Amino acid sequence: MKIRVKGIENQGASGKTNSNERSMEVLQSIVENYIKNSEPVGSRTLSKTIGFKLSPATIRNIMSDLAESGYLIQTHTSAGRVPTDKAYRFYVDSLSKKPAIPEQIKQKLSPVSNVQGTPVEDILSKAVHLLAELTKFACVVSTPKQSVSRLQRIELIKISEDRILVILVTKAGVVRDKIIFVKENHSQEFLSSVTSFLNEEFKNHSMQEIREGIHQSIVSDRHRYHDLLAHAVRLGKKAFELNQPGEMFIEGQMNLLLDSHFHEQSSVKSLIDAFEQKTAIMKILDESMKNKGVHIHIGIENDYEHLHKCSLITASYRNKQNVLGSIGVVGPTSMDYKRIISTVEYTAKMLSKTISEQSYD
Amino acid sequence: MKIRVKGIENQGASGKTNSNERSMEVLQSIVENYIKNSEPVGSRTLSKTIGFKLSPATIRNIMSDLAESGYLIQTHTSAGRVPTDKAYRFYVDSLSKKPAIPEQIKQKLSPVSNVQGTPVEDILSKAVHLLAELTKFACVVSTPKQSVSRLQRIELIKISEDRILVILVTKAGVVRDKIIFVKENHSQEFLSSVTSFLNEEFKNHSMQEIREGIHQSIVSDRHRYHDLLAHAVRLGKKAFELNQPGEMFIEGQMNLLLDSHFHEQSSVKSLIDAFEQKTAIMKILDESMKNKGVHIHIGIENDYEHLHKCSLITASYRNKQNVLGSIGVVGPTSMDYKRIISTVEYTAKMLSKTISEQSYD
DNA sequence: ATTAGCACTATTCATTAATGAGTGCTAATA
DNA sequence: TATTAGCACTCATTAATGAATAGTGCTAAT
Repeated sequence: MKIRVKGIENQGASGKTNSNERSMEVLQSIVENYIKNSEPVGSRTLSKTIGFKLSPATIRNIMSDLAESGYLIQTHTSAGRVPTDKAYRFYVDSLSKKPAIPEQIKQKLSPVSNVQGTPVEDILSKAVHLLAELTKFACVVSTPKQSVSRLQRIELIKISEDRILVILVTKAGVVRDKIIFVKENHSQEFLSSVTSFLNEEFKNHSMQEIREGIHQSIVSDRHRYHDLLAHAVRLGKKAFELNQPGEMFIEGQMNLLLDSHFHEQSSVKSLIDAFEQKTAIMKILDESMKNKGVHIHIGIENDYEHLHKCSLITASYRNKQNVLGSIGVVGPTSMDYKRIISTVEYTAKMLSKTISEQSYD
Repeated sequence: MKIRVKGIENQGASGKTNSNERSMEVLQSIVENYIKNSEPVGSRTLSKTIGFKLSPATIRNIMSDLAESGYLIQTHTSAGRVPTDKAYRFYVDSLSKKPAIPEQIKQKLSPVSNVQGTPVEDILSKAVHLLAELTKFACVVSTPKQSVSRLQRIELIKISEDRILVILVTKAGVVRDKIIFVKENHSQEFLSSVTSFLNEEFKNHSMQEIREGIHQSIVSDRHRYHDLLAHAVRLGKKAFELNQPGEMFIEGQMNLLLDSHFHEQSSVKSLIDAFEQKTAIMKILDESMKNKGVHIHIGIENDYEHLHKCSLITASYRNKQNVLGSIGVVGPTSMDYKRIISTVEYTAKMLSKTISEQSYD
């Protein structure tokens, strides 16, 4: 039995970095070919499209090795080879960092919004819509996490005997409202004093901090004997208890249907489930907020089983102060990573810019 | 050439109402059969499933007549017959009005929301989600039309030097916010007076009325020389100028894919377009608000071409005072009308009930 | 007016055979 | 020793064929 250099994996082990490099280039070619044509790629076709001169036979040998190392699979004996998720991962990792953004995309994205005072929700919805249009896949965006967003202003408005409307405006320009029910029939004057107190005390603090702060206030003696403050703190606690689970806008789900890769019944059903219980995708978006740059989740890498046949490309968006949320694309593992990655990156950038301009600091 | 009684269409012309009635029953049977099995129905099969005794041959004659009158078509010579939109229209119109709501559906819908203070948007979103789950089709709901909704309270909050946050609370419990930009740096006290003025003047009036009222105020002399009021009116005009185009929640688009009728590529593409530019569906929902009860739009009856292969079943929802919006189902023309109609009707009813309970009057 | 009978038509399904893209192995070659 | 040409083999795809099937329309009998 012959022993062949395995390329890629055992770099240096054999010292034949030349052959190794070639394997890598072949793999890249295969991936690109498959992304482009969505069809198993064979040795003959590849020997034509590949940059340097190699006979089909040689390529067959290389492909055989790559298959053994888990980068390629065959759907059946006499078919060409298809990249595995491992191959996509390799491909993505070896991508030269910055492909230029096509001018056409730049133009489309430039006016995410130039109207002053556009609600953040509208900006997000517009951005995710544009992204779906550009990528032709399903796109998602998470609304700003309210725990990190900092308070610009709070307002308490008496609506009826037992209902108070709480308005929270964050620095990012997000307005949240909530109606709370109270037993006491507070006067509007009283509510105004409470409002002033809460604004003075908590402006510029993050919701997280505020919630902790209020908790401490309740515990501490400082306010215990001051009636107004005691009330204020108690009302404030209720007001800041906005436990919204974090929303998400989805756009272009239907695009996935047109994609040849999802025409097989089975994976469509999976996707429906995935979008039905949004939690999995939401989790990935949240995760994406923790680090800078574009995040890439390829097929099997996703924790959630229904997403095993998808790749997600996400990037966070922010205002001047904080990371607010993230935006991303859900598509087949064989998506055109180069294009999608740069599009997502650029969209996130423009989104950040637009939101920053509308923020209060 | 024989001349046969055409049934249905030329009632009385031949005096043979007996044969006519039978034609109708046959047509009903065909429609029901097709709805159930999604397959062209032939004379033999029908003669078995039909209530009374008729030979296949007789049925063939009747079917032939029905086909000639445009109620049935054949996909090819030796195939059974398929109902046309005209047949569905006939079927729907002749439906006995009230099929009982299955207990199971009642149970699922009973808790659209029983939490006090749930935002209207959440209630709508929950309702449309439930409807999609029950019908297994795509469902839509329009948010309350703000022109007809009446003011519960308006609030102006100074956010920064040149920005004022406007909060509108309607009787239906909908909270709308908007940031307006102003040249003058108004003090918060000033804004408070304006707020009081606007609330006193306009509480309980519909947005429509308010906009007209404000317009008149500006024209009239009454306020011209009173500085505060002049300002108030001008600010109010801006504040009430919320020209939101009316939103719409969509749920369960993906359900349509699982439906056998939409598996033919062509109609899927149409639907994608239909949901992409929501205007057509929105228009139908708006239309549906004008009259009571369930509205049914079958296939070709829809103005919008992309909806020619769909039927829409819609019903309006309301609070105690006003019709607010409508909710509906988008599905194939061969949907189970009996079931869907009653489900939509019941959902709209429960939605109305829930929203009424949360309204301010 | 209804029905049985029959000729006719078109789809669907399974079988078969031809085609072709692709592989793996071996031996020749640079 | 790495590369390549050549060849046997595999398996999916395609087209062609024919039988089975579900249906119709017409005519004649009831």
